[in-house]
Amino acid sequence: MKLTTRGRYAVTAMLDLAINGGPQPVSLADISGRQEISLSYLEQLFAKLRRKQLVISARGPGGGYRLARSGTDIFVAQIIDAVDEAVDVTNCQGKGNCHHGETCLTHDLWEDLSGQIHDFLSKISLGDLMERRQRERTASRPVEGLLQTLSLG
Amino acid sequence: MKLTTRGRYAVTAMLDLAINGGPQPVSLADISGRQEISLSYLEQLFAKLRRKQLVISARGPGGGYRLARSGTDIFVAQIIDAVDEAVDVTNCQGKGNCHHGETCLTHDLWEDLSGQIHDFLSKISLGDLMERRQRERTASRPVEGLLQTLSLG
DNA sequence: CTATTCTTGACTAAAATACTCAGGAATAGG
DNA sequence: CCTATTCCTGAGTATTTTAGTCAAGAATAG
Repeated sequence: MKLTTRGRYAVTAMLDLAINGGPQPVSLADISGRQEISLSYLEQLFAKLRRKQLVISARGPGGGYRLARSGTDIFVAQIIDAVDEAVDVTNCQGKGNCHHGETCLTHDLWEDLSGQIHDFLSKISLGDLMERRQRERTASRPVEGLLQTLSLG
Repeated sequence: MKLTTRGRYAVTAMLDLAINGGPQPVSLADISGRQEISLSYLEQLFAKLRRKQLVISARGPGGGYRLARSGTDIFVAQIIDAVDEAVDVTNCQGKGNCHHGETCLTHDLWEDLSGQIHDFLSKISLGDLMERRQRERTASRPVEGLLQTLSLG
């Protein structure tokens, strides 16, 4: 699991889709305008999101993309995984032929660590993010107690 | 909070220091040999770790680095923060002058998200990692139930 | 005094990122 | 059928980041 700006772009675009889309598709041009992400870059991201079955495309006028399923069933980790292909975290490709043994250990360690982060992000859905946004808007308290309902327990 | 290979290098090196060091310092050359990280790259990383008061240096023969405090008081998040300076996650530098309002919202969102990850990594110390490693060794069960004592609750 | 080790800064090669460009395919609406 | 719209694909590119080199210097143990 990597955590880069590309993943942020993808989550942002997907959230835009969840908010501004419904049964009818949203064009990438619209998302590009609202979120200020270049159209061509979005095209690349959505090609990956489509291959991973997170969105469904519709060509032609009035076409665009819509979520492949309910926002409550699409999780942040899935989005990031779709656009940021996993890093190979081991030097020895799991063959265990590291020089001193010590090396492989730290690799395992890091793998576990990023696994934990992955689990964490696997629990946050687009639906959660929308819900939170809604609460924030109605309460109009910008930065307070955010994501509290998402905290682990 | 970013999650890159550089952070992994730093955590690995610090764990090596925690394991192989004690009162007496460990030279970067030693760490370089064990962990197969280039000496010059380690020098760059440790310059940052030292500035952030995570390690203490000693020059001259027999010199090297040692942890600035107990491993139970040094947390993974601190190490990563030290070497991976934070990304500026907002386009508008918090001025709130984004075009449509929507934009800033997703930025806040991402900030919160990475904040949650940060909190998570703030709970894992070098001591925890060493302890886990110890358990793993004595039990000699490579990949099972790792980090369970570190899981959130 | 000397070998060792940290310390610093400038530099560089390679990779990843963010983005552009050009063309093509599907399709809704006329 | 025609056309504008939109997805779709692949190739290419500028910028940034990463990982690493190189060289000179400062401190210090023995």
